[in-house]
Amino acid sequence: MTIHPRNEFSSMAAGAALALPIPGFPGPVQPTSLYPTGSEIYAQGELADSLYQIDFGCVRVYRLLADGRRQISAFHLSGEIFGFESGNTHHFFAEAIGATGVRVLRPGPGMEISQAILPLALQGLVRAQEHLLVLGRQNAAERVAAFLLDMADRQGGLECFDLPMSRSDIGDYLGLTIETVSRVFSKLKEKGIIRLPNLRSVEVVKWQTLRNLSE
Amino acid sequence: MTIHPRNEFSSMAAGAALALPIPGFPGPVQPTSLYPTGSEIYAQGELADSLYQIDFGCVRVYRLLADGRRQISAFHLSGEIFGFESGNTHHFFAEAIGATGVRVLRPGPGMEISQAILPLALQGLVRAQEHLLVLGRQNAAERVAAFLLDMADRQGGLECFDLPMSRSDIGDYLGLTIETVSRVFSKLKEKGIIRLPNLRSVEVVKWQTLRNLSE
DNA sequence: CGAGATCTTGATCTGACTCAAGAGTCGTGG
DNA sequence: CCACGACTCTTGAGTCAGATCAAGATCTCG
Repeated sequence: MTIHPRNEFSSMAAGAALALPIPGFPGPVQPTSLYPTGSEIYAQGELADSLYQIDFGCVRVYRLLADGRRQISAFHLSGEIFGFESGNTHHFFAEAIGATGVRVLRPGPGMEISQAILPLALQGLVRAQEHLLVLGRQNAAERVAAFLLDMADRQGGLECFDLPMSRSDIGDYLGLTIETVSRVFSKLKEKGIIRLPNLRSVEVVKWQTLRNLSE
Repeated sequence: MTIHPRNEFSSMAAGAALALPIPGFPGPVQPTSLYPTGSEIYAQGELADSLYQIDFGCVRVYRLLADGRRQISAFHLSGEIFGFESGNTHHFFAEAIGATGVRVLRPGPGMEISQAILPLALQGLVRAQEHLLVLGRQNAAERVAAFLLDMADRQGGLECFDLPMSRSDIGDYLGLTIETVSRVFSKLKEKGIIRLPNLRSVEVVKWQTLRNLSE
C-alpha cells in the first residue's frame, strides 16, 4: 500500500475566468478559481457551507486512516458537482488532480438549495453504494474493468479517453495496490481488450469483453 | 463466498398498527405494514416512489452480481428511513431481517419532500462513502471492529446489544466470508475484547481496544 | 540531457478464501 | 418433554489472489 502523508500544499486559488449561471441553483455564483496540481480544495474537519462545480480538470475526494492508508471515494470530472456533506463539516478531503478550475456555489442564508441539488446528492449516494459492490465483492480484473467502463461512460462513451489520475489514485479508488492495477492493465492490453496510447489515456477495443469482465 | 439465489418469496405485507406523523414530512403517512422474516420490501428495477421508515425490526439493502455474489450496502434499524433512489427506479433490493414493521412514506404529487429528507439522504451518502474506506482499505479484524462499534452506536451505545442479522449478512456487508467473520468473532472473544452471550447479541468489554482496532 | 517521479515486471509471502467436517441452535411434531 | 432434522455457526487444513519487496524501464520537464 502506498502511504500518503497529508498534503501540506495550501490551496491559494488564483482567481480566474467568468461566471456561468448553474441551472436551477438559487445562490450567488462565484467566478472560477484555479487549483494547481495536487492542491487542496477542502479538508476533513473544515466548515462545509458550499458546493463546488468543476469547469475543467479532475478532483479526487478521499479519506485517510491514521497510518496513511487512503481510500478515494470518488473522482469528479468536468461539469460535475461535489462537496455534499452531512452536518456542517467536511468528512473528506478534496484535491485537484492536475490543474483544475472550480466554481464555488455558495447558497445565500436561508436559501432553498435542496430542491436543485437533491437529485445530484441522490445520484452520488447511488454511485457510492454501487461502488461498495465493486470493493466488497469483485476481483482485481473486474474492478479495473468497471472503472474503465465508468470513466468511458462519463467522458461521452468515446472509444479513446483520458485517465487524468495516476495508477496510485486508481489503486486507492479500487482498493488495490499500484502493482496490481498495473498488472491488470498489462493483461488487458496483452489480450487486445484495450490499447494504451500513453500512460494517461486508454482506448477500448473490445467493449463487450470488458463489460463481461465487470459482470 | 455464499451464493444467494434471488429471493422469490413475495412481500405480501399484512396491514397493521397505527399511523404516527413523521416530523417535517409533508406527504400522507401510511399505517405500519408487517414484513415477515426474509420478505422483500422492494426489488431492483421496481418503481421507486416512496420512502420507508422502520417501526421495529431490521432491513438489509443489497445488490447482486449475475453469479449471485451479494453486497449489502446498508442495514437499517428501528426509526431509520431508507429507500432513497436516483431516478424513479430502485437500484437495490431491500428485505426484512426477521419480522419487521415498516411505514411507507408516499409523497403526494408535486410535493416538496426534498427539504425534509435532504439531511437524511446526505447522511446516507456520508455513511456509504465512509464504508468504502472499510471495504477498500481495512483488514478483516478492522472491518469487524468498525461494524461492532457502528452497531453499538446506533443502538444507543449500550455495552450489550443485538445483532439482528446472520453471520452471512455480516460477511456480505463487510466483504468477507462467513468463516472469516466467525474467526474474527472468536478471536475477539478469546482476547476478552467482547463476550457473546448468544449468537445474536454482543457485549463489548474493552471499548478502547475495539476502537484502536478499527483505527 | 539528466534527475526524480511514475510505471512495469518479477519473485516471494501472506491474509483471507475454499473446502470439509463437526458443534450448536431452533423449530416441529410425536 | 424429548427426538429429529435443518439450519447456522465454528474450527481446521490447504490453496490462491493480491500484497509486499525489489529491480528496472519509461516518462516528464526543467
